[in-house]
Amino acid sequence: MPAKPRTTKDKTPAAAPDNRRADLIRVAARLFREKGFDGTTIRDIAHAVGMRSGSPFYHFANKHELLMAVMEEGLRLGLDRTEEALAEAALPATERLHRLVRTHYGILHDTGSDFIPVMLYDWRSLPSQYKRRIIELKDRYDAIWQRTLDDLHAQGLVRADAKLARLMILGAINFSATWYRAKPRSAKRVDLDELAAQTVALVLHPP
Amino acid sequence: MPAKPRTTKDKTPAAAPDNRRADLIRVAARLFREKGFDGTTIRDIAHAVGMRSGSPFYHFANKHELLMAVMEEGLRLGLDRTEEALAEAALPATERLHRLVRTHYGILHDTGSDFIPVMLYDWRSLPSQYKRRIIELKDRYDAIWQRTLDDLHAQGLVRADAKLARLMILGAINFSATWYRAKPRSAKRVDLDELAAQTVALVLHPP
DNA sequence: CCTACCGATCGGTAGG
DNA sequence: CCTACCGATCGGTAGG
Repeated sequence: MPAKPRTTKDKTPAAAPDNRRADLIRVAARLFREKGFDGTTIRDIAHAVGMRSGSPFYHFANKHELLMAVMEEGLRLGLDRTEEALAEAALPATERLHRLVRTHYGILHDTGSDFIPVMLYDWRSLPSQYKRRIIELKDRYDAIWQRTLDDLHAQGLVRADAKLARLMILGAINFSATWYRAKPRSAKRVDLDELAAQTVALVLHPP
Repeated sequence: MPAKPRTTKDKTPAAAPDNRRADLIRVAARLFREKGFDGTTIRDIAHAVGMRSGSPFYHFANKHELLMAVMEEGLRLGLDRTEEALAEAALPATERLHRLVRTHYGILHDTGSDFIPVMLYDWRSLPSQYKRRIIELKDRYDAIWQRTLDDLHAQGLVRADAKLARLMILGAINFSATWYRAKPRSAKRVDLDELAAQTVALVLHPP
């Protein structure tokens, strides 16, 4: 059993002493998102953080555990952001929906936020024994959304069945991972605020 | 250069003489959908149609061309079905939307309709030189949808920007590939007609 | 379309 | 965390 990792080859001068594991997760997320789980080799990931090919296995038992760590990180961060967005007491349901939608777009498209797109794209690659842990977190996320959609449906502001509405709205947002590019190439690209407003406008039926 | 394929090992007694290529495309679509492009080997596909491992390369230059053929088949079939669904003259825009939505659900979930889900899941795996041909077909499909959404937006029946509405509605439907199961496990599962009605209800704003 | 095979890649490991 | 390496897999090909 080797000693705790210690390296002098840190990329950033002020790097924390023991965040190599976090580095691997972050870089793996980026590469998995770009090239897919199967299209990314452990060598790619290792070299991207300045390690040799075998070294990631000091931090993760195998490639699939690294994939799980990426998804878990994404859901934990997403839950934190979402809970914070709704922390204010007594928000009307319409405002809660708007914040949920806006936060979710951020989770997909903010810089460095590659974890959830990996979950969406490479869910199939996660062995079922690892899926349970992720599903547990995902259920908590869905439950937050469901509460708001139940309220909106009860008020007649969302017409579809509340559960299907949740799946469809999240689907509409998630699909933006396939077409939305944050880097504005053409001048008149919509930003995430605008995208969130448009999404809410699409599904909300004013009384 | 070998002669045209001829086999006596056809699975179905009345099999047409020269549809081995079509068999490969159909079986590849199913396997790609289940296990992903990278997760499926040429050997898997070959054996599933009763060939040996090297034989698919008699029909396709490489694995990526088989992937492209799957996507192309999906778009051609989808375009046919969609054009037929809208063939009736002078349908109101709301009815056209309903038919577009219902048809798209069928394209994703009907038995044997695995081509478009492969395109959605494994788009990343298609080399860019092959993407052009597929994008051309996809643009035609999108254009059909866009016409209807432009009309609905002009009539005030769809609130969001018409182009974003198209992306979001197709996203909502496409995402069902990740959660909808046609085989009813619990008794009260919604069918595709119900799903289409709910989708229309979510996004359409009656005047 | 089959047989026989190659060459490269890749996840993972032993031992330090 | 590195060095050195293994074993299996897999896309693809030659030749018939």
